[in-house]
Amino acid sequence: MPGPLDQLTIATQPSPALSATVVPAIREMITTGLLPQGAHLREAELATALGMSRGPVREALVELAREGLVVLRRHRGAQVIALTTEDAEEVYTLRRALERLAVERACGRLTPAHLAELDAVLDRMRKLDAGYAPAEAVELDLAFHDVLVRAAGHSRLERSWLQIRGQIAMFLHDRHRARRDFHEIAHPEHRAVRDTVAAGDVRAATAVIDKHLVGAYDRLRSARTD
Amino acid sequence: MPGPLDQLTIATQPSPALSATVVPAIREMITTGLLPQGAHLREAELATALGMSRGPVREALVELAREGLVVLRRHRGAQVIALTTEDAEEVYTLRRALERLAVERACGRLTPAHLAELDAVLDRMRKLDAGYAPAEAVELDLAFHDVLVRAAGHSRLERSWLQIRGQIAMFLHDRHRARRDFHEIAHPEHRAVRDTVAAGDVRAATAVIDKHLVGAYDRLRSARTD
DNA sequence: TGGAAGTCAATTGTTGACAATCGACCGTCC
DNA sequence: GGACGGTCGATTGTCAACAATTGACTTCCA
Repeated sequence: MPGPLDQLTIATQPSPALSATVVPAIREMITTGLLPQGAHLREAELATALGMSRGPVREALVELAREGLVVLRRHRGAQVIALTTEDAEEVYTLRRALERLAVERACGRLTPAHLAELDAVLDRMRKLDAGYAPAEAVELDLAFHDVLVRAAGHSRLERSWLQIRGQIAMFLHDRHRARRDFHEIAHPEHRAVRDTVAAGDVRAATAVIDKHLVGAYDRLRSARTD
Repeated sequence: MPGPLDQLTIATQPSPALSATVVPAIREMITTGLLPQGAHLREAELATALGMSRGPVREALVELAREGLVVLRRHRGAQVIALTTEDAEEVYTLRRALERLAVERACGRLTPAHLAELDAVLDRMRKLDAGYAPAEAVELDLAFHDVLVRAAGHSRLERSWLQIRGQIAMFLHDRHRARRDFHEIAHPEHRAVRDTVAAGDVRAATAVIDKHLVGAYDRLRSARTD
């Protein structure tokens, strides 16, 4: 039975692990490009900067390595991954496989709450104009697909998604800096996905998400110079 | 240019991290059922048993949590995952998505060395009789699929595969203890996969792997009692 | 006797110090 | 002059002690 104390969930949520508070901070510095690709991350340096010991920092770096944002080499420390065109190919082929499964399952499980979330994101996409900030485009794009993955009700799928999500963010940031057409594409493309999933048509939905991701990969590739 | 010194790669491989040596040991104790599902793993206990401090043990537990073999709860430590029927559904739907991608790519990349590996495993499968040990069945089964994944030449796919591989091993162990028909099924089923992949027929290969995995999931479900 | 608050032991989270390893630099020898 | 070998500083890997949190037990009171 809901009561006024339900509002306290955040306050009562016990102090999260220190490493858990660090991961988002470093992650964003990497995905936004503030920490350039190939940059060397020294444990002691980060620890003093963040006001903690090396232990939690070390755990955070392991987590970021798991997400593919840094590479860890024994006795040589961590450095921000330098993404190549082959990496883009790997990430997007895996992404296609995962999101097809996500959409397939979401078709029968999409709740009104999920639909409302999708529509809220779509609404913000519709309002974008040519002067949009790259960071906002990345955020909206990923937020949409986050909902799809969550709606699939598949914890392992969600974890696999998180394992490439950060890398996708890096690619998208580069893409939006090089090519600014998201305000024209975002709304109609994602709207088509929303509609077919909401209609519960598995066959159509998987076809649409597939087409969307192939297109997204093509746009990403054409924006790359190497 | 290959020379005689190439044989020394193993010898020159520097001492691996302590946690890396611990992970396989605990992993096998879990997948074989030596450590029962739900068992509590205490860091200090493991550390003294393994003759090291809690640091590496802690890292090892994080890795095992990543593989889905233990669950980590803050201030409550690690315990061996208690797999449910819903978990089986999650693992096998994700597995299908991953292996379809693996086979799709393997079709155009299978080297003679990969083929030889597959045939070696198939040969051992053919020689199985009704008295096979469950552990051997699990090993052969996974070894076959390991080659497929490796042949895909996709490092991120490989990592995703390792993320569910241990859980698959747990399910298979249970299945082989409850139902012993692997010696009749293993060789023909996997042989069909090998042949279509070797032929390079993407469409046929994905269909065959799909059928194989659906069948494997059905057999696994029928062997479960809960 | 039942429920709630307080206490305590067990266990994990964090820290700072020490040991091991790596890559770069530098001098030497052929 | 180029390659080999040794030394050194910087950085990570490991350890043991300390702090914080949890869940169970005990105690208290209505």
